[in-house]
Amino acid sequence: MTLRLYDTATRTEREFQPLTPGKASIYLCGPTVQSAPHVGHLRSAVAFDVLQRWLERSGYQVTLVRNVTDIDDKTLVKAAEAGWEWWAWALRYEREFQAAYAAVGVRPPAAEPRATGHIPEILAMIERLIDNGHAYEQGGSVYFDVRSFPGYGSLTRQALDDLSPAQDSPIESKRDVHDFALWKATKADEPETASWDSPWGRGRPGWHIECSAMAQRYLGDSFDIHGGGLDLRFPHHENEQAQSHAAGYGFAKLWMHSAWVTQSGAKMSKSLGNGLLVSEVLAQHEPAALRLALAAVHYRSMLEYSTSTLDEATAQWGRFQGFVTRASEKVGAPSAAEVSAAELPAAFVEAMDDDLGVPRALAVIHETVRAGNAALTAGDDQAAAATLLAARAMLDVLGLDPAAPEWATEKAGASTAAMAALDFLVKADIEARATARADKDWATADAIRDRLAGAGIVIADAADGARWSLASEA
RNA sequence: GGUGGAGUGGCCGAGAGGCGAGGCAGCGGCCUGCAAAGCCGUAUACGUGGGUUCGAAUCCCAUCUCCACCUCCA
Repeated sequence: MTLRLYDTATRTEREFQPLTPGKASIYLCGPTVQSAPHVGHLRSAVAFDVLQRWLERSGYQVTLVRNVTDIDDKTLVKAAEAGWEWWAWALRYEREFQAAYAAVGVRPPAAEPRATGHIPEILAMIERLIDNGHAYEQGGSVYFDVRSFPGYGSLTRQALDDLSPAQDSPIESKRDVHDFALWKATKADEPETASWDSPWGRGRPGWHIECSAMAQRYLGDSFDIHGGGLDLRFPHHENEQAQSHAAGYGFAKLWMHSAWVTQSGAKMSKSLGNGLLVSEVLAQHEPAALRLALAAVHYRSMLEYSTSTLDEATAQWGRFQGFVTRASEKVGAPSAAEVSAAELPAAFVEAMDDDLGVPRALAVIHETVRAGNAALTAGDDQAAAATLLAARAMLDVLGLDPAAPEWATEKAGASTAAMAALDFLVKADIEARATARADKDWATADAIRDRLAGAGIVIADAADGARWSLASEA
């Protein structure tokens, strides 16, 4: 069985056949860094992080490029309102996005190009489009001529005459209302730093051209997969494709779009202002639980986010963590190399190969964990070791191996030294309680447990002695 | 108006013609001094109305409701 992915362009599942055997090139539309990241942004990032991990696990060498749109109308407006330089404003949020991605275990891309860092490439592509007869200059701005390109609308099956007019620039200056800006002439009220020299005078790039130019620069004329949120399909991706095709490039072979996060059925969105900020969520929940919640629903399905979403994910995460911890203590922890080399259960592979069927893959993990717990109870160390290895290998594909370094030290951000000191103190209480229990002095034993619980320390008795842990929730 | 998507048990969510994914919550049990964790068991589920079929949540027709894109949006 080989990997099949749903291609938005053809609306079919297609077998993944890379342009270069053994390699996979992916361009992912990253954030417009004009405000703080919300949960929805992370969903897209996690979905494509899982794609990358699965491709790598399947033997591909993956090059993933995720851009940063660091200049656009809103960035300029918001920065001006706040009295900031637009470039400082953009960088501030770029850092927030990076921190948010890292917090939920999204690995950094191979390249993270900024629009403003690729003005030469953008100008070159615009000139190429003008030379090809697919773009024209008008008053210092350059527009893409949609009527000149028969393939326009093919990605999203739009007929030009049925569309509402594009409104990214004054209609009267364009040949067709659907023409969109490749280059925007600078305006009087815009800062000098927000414009660059061009053959058509000072100006700045339009929204769509940066992706075409940067994809071409880093991934070449053609690449395997272009990804992004579902809402980017039109006009952004349609326009990107039109530009690149009109410029004579093969561009993306396959399009993948992740669905959004909804609340009470409605889309979470920057403009609606109903976005749950990542910073707010992570103040109350473990990052791994957030990642699990975001990954648990198939990437093309809406993810209904409610107050119980993170509670459920936390419970599941606790289950995974608990099993890995107990099993590792009993039979020893496999090395990272062993985990990444371990054979994956066939049902898991089948699910992942079927357009990244994470929900079904998670079901396999749960079944494995249940079998592992049963093996631990039965004292079957061999079975416990096998299930531990399989569970960690599968969780690793999802970026959720509890023993992986990114999740290891997250407990309340405590340092190893502080944890060791705490362990020393708690052990004394555990010993006192063990003595009380041996004397059947339940009142004293319970008092000790209650006192620790009040400090957020959970005691769990087991046949071979009590163990303690911090309560996972704030 | 154009394009696309969705309605599954208390909740979240897979599946896509025939053995009721999985999780969370609940209930019963085992274990435990009590708990926690774990394990076992536990559900007249597939928007509505027709139809096709030996058999439909899955196919066809009709219908209702919701959502999204066509402005910025992951």
